[in-house]
Amino acid sequence: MDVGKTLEPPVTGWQTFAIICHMPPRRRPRAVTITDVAQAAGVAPSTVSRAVTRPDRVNAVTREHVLAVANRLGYRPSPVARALGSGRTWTLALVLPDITNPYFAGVIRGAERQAAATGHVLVIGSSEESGRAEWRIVEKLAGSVDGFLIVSSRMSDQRIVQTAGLRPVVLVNRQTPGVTSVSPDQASGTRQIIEHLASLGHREVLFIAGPPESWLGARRWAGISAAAKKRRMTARRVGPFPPSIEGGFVGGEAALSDTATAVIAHNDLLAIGVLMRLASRGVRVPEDLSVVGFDNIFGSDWCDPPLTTLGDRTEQAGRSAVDLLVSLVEDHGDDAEPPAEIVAPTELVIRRSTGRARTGKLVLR
Amino acid sequence: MDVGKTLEPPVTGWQTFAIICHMPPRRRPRAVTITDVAQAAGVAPSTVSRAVTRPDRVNAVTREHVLAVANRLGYRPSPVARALGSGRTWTLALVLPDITNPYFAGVIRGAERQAAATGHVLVIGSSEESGRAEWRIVEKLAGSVDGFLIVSSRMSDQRIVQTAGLRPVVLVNRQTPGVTSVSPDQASGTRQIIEHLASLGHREVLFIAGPPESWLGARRWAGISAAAKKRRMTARRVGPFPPSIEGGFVGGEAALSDTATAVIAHNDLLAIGVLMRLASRGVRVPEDLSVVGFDNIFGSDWCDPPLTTLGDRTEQAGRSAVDLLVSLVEDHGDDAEPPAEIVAPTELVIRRSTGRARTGKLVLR
DNA sequence: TTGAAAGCGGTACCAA
DNA sequence: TTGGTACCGCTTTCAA
Repeated sequence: MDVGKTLEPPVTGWQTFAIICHMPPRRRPRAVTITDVAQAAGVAPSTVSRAVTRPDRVNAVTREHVLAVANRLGYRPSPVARALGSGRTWTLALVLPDITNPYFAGVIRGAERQAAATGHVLVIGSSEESGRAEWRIVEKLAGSVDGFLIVSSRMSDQRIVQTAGLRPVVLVNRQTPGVTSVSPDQASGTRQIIEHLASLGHREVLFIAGPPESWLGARRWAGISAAAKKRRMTARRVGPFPPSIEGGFVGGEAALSDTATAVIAHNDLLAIGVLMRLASRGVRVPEDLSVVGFDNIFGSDWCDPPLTTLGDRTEQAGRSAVDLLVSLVEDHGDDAEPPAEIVAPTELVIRRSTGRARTGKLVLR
Repeated sequence: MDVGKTLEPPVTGWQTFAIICHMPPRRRPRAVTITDVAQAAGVAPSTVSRAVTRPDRVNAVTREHVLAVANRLGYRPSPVARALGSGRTWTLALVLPDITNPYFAGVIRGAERQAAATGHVLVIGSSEESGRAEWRIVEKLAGSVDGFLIVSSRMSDQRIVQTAGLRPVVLVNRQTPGVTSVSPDQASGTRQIIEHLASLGHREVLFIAGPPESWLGARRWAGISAAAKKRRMTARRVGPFPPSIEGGFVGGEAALSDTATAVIAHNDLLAIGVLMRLASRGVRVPEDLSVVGFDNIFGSDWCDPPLTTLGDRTEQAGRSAVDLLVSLVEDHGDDAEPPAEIVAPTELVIRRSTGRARTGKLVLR
């Protein structure tokens, strides 16, 4: 859809001429540098540098003067040159599997805000659910950021450790030995889910699994089967399915051919897909089948019916992760202390997709 | 994180001693530079540089040799140094009002992909719906990016022009004289909406307005009132409301006290909020009131009822915008040709939130 | 407190 | 095709 093309004038003799004459590629007008300011203010460049970055290490009057001149000239420090000199880019990378997945919106916002608050800029890389792509992003960005925030990583522990060798890393929704992390408490969360279902008379649940690379997914299934066992309930698993609405269509089909009275989906996207498929098959939720999701995403409160789901504080997680990362970055030197592994609270949000277990078999209408 | 660390022996008396002696703050282990490679390969640094960035301008055998050595030493070019020397950062900034608004997910994904495809990295800045914050982001990023992609800008035309003076700019969902842009065809879109409603017998519509700073919002209202006039329908406007679900709660209330048989909300978020409020007030959609949104966001197909909405190709827009921006960046020099102003097609997605106009008055149950 | 100058890691021009 | 080298704009010793 290059509109430009259609608007472009045909190549004229003049243009051609200019090209032949190798018109000097008039670049961006040279920016005002520290040297210009120094000259205009009658001081050394280093003084200007100090006046700008360490105001306290400069005489008050010279500082005011220099700053005034800098201002008058419209001086703006070059982040690039600064980074080259100091080794700090003031940029943090946020890497995640899918930027369009609404679950990540909270993490992104939290991270963005905290990054801004600490004077950093956030770069976002979306790996499209692929571990290789994730590593490629890491390699590409390593040279231009101060650290990595890796959310729901699809990479192997080994790659993660390798990444941590390149730059400071904080993991979100994932734990890897030796690496700082923030992850939601899935043990407690899955227990809450099972308790809730048990209290509604369910004895048999079906877990609709997400991507096998998902560390969180593994924790979820582990938690569910453990909690179910303790409650003497049966828990089965089907999948894996892509963690998307479409994945839920297929997962919903699987649920129909199972005897479970409740399904727990790997995340809300899947759960909503299940909901849609069930609706189209005439299965009533929760009368015929209860559905539970994870994440409490945007929209899980206005789907039909609103979804019972396990929420965590994503925005908070993003914020904390940035804080941890910044302190790691600042820390370059001795880190005698072992890396933090923060476990964040989760909370079951009960809405209308769960109800009393049906008594008979599932009848398709 | 200095990888060295984990491999390092525990702190011994020696280390302590060293620390007391003001051990130079052992920074990140110095990276392998072009000079190291040059030395090891027995060539000049400039040759290494060429071998890496312009393989064709170097003798094949030297090239292979240099590259092999570089590889062996684990050389990775420093993007920062590169940027300082060349003036190209290979980074593009995407600035938008609210990163958590699902509407932008498509634009972001499209832009991200195309940026990656053209070898660029994308930096995202969220302005929280504030024009001042937007400008702050621009100022902050100007020095470290090659260009700006500004989506649904809340800034004044003047600020936008000012931004364009700093760096190449492509606008999305906004037009400003002299600046390249990509925006959805609201004239045709609003006509489609009005035609659709007219065909269902509606004679009176209510527009629930979004932020007054929204250029698109202004176009929408202009289009609606023009199209309505042509059809001899009445169109009223209420608002402004924040373009969010919560805004829709309030907007829904406003709709209840109006005689219109159809409401058109500034965007889907607002529309869904309206839907929720109407449901809680016992108003049936579309039997009592029809509701139309804009954007066809993720979730507009599974809300209750699924929303009739005007969609545009956001992912496509993001991609094209990046293409335009890259060509602007590449272009630095003669810009004789006027900036492109792309108008992208829109399409009405008809779902279940619109139906025949009710005949009597609106009765609250 | 200030100035001088050596980097930071490449790029790019010019000469060989 | 290669080497030498002057930058790019700022940070950071080290002296004064």
